[in-house]
Amino acid sequence: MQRDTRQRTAIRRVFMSVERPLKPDEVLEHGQRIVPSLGLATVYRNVKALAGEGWLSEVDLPGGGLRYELASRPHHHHFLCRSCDQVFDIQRCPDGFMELAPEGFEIDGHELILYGRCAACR
Amino acid sequence: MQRDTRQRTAIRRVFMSVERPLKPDEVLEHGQRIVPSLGLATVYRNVKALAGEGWLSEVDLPGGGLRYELASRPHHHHFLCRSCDQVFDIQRCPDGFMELAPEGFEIDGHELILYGRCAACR
DNA sequence: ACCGGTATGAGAATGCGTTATCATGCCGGC
DNA sequence: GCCGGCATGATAACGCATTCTCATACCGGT
Repeated sequence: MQRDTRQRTAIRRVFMSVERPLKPDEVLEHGQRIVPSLGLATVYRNVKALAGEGWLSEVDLPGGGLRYELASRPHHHHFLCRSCDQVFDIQRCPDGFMELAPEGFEIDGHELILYGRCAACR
Repeated sequence: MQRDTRQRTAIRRVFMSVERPLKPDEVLEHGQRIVPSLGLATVYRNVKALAGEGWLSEVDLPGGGLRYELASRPHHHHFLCRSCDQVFDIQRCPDGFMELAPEGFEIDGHELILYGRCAACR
């Protein structure tokens, strides 16, 4: 069964305070401000467990490496800053993707990624 | 200077005959039907060179690993089959992405990926 | 507060895509 | 057809993200 450790609590707190998808090393960095001894293996273990129980969802974007975000967020897409490699949320979603599929293809999901430079990097 | 080897010619032929982005191992597989002795290192070298001289363009999609396609193709997007992991082109592109960006963000590109099952896998 | 057992953390180990090595092959100018 | 030199190919090596190992820490039921 799941224990309520300082580390797991810290990791949850990180995701609740940061409103964008995070890579494990970003989670580590933020989490160590709460629990300095936090280790990378623990981040991987908990992030995976939290995703397994549906509290986090995986975000798979170009560039390699899964990111994670709160599963409770409504449907949205992402902006990837080419400069700092951070990902930000985009609220609106231009719908109507189903009609774009080639003949005979079955669509069950979509991902829209905008590239550029975030406000801080400009 | 670039030499015109059987291998390089075969790799070019592969991309001209297949109308979708290919990963290096897919290029190898198709290329070996033309030049059986073709090696993976040669595929990597040539694909990288062809991209460098603008003949191929890199396609970076979720799931890791760069794919390559003819650079001459007009603007389009991609469909990723969850079953066979192959990528197919989508011709139409619903425009108007610029307005989706958060305040102060600068957009210089976008990628739209549809997920599902291709006609062959259904 | 005690204790059994799960979670943690540091580093080793793994997996996978990509690149480097280097002896050999073959392109292409002569 | 000859030869110099770049390209090739089999394999080792690499980089990186992720997972494993195992001694230790600490959660939580008692």
